[in-house]
Amino acid sequence: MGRGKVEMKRIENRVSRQVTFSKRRKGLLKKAHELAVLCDVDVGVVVFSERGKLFEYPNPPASLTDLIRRYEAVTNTQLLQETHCTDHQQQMIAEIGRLRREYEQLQASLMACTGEDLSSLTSVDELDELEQQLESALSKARARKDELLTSLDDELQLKINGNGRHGAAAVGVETEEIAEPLPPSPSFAYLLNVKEKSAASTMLQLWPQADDDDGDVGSGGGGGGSGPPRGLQLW
Amino acid sequence: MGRGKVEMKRIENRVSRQVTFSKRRKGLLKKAHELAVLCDVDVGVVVFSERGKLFEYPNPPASLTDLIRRYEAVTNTQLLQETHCTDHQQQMIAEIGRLRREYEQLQASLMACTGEDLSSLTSVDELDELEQQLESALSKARARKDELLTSLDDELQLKINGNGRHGAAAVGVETEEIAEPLPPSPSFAYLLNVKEKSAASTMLQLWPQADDDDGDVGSGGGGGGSGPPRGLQLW
DNA sequence: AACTATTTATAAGA
DNA sequence: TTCTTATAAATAGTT
Repeated sequence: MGRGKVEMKRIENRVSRQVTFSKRRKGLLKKAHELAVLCDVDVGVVVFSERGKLFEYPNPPASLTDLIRRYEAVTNTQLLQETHCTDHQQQMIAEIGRLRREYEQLQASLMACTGEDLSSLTSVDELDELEQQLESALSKARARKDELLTSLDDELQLKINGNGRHGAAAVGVETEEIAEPLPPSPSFAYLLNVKEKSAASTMLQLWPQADDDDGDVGSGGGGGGSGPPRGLQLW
Repeated sequence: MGRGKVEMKRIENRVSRQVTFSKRRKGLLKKAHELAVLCDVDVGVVVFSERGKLFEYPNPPASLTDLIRRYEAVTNTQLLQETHCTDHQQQMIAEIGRLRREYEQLQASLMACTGEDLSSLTSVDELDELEQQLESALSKARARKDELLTSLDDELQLKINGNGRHGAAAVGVETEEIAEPLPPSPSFAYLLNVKEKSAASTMLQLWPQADDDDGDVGSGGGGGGSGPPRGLQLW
């Protein structure tokens, strides 16, 4: 990035090298900071100049030390080399190992649950189990969403149409916890510009499924009369 | 550098954050390498992802350890042999604490993903996000299941009916990873006594959803005729 | 994962 | 060093 391409090899001119070092070091530390902030992760950078001067991120380096310890813990660089560990230390090492194993196991579950990595499931039965679990979770999530939406609907209906549907259903739902995944009655959620993909597993969806969110759809959609029936629900 | 300026704060959208992390991490490590080569200096970078995965420069990390020692020497953070043991203990205590925190966080994610505890989700949008995630996971799980089932089907069909469907679909699926959640073709899974609830999110389900599993459904039509519909609604 | 419109970083010059 | 400017690179949003 500059007036010309630069070859990826040591800059021979001492002055240029020094200037480039100064500029790029600054750039690197800035990038490190941006990565840490934007992505909410831990980043550590150390740079030793030719003359041995130290530059680092984070600065002040309070947590760089911690980061290094963490690095060492992760890579077992030291830790296990100690031959004169106390019992207590042995215990802690065991505890760390145990926690790591459990963490990884949990992570695998989550990966499966998320569908990110199904490689651990090889039999149809396992996949069936996962599928049922996901369906159950989906029902629960939808039930809870419907809980929220129903109350919003009721408020809205009071404003739009005083003699419309009764609020009975809403009250019924509200009194329960997430109890049964009852097929929720169609809601007016779309009037609120809320994404509503579907409400029950037995619902037939007649419009294409949107893949992403965000963005005010704003206009037209808010009009109460605009929406023709969009689905058929059998329950 | 991109289609728009970016605010220097944590990216809230999980997917964007992940993508940005991947891109910028790569960029940072590249910059570190360039600085090291062009200016002939020592550079070390460590990055811990949100899930605790370590990325580092240099890679392989042979000399990163040396660099850290050098850092410690300069800052005299450690290095006193007498306190070594204590430091290690502190290190381990810190690591155990960190692992416990991360474990709990992961556990919370899993609870939400499983629907066991939705109390942490209070807004419709959060629930929508979860719903989408679950739907996606379900599609993937079903796609994979179908992959397995299709091959079983083909074997079976060869035995039952030599001139039946061609194996084309099976071959097509097998060549891909879990690619797209294509609506799988109807399978003969029930002949194998395998539960088959549904196959794609766009499929209309005509029988009631069982809430628990286990037990061979086995017999007759695979439950096709069991529960009567409980309502019909157009909206 | 690939594609671009833009924003950033920076090489060279003053 | 610092500022300026032309240009190379990185990358945000999109597909």
